[in-house]
Amino acid sequence: MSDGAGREGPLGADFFAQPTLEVARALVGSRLVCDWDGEARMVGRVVETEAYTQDDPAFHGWHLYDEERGMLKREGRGVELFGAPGTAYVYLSYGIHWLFNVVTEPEGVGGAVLIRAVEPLEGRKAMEERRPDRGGRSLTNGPAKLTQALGIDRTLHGTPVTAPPVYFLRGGLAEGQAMATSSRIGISRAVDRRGRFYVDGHPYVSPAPPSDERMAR
DNA sequence: ACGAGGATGCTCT
DNA sequence: GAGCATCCTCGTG
Repeated sequence: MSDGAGREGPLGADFFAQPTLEVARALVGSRLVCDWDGEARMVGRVVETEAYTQDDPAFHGWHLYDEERGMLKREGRGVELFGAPGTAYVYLSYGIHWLFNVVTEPEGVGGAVLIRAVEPLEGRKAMEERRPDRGGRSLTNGPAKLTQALGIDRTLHGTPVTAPPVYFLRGGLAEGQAMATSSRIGISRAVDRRGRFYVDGHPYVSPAPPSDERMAR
């Protein structure tokens, strides 16, 4: 993909402008860096993502999108999902939990990737301070757990995640690791759509419901 | 181990 | 008032 011939740097807007499913797949194995001012740098390996596209009833911007005309039909919650690729879309779930998405597709096309789980690589102590008494894998093995551990909340919403304080570094699967896909978790619409990507068998992947169908690849 | 239920804030799909 | 892209605690085995 396109990040400039193997150069080590944050994934840029051109990366996130790609089709949502490709971004969701390519983000698995990447490193999420949170470098808040004056705090220890935290890095997590992304081990699970989910893709949401504009033609998807489970997508937060679905009701804003006119499929016949291929364009926005009104304003409302989620318009940011049709905005600049590489922008954070953070929202409160169940009134309690912050969930972190990155806007995908070119400007004008709706899409987002939900970051569902990371494996702590650096700054574990700083994460544990935000989640006391939540050691082991439960530190970051869920979409709201990782936002709490990394300190992601509404203040990140609408800001670019292609440069500090929050950005992604390219990465891939380690030796012996395999990518898997499944239907998505925790939604009630379009439940059969296959948009979840994760590292098969990884301990920091979120606990899957019993009916989870997987399709390794 | 697994299931049920509560917490809590925002949008209306 | 219902419905959420969730997590935690407390029951039961």
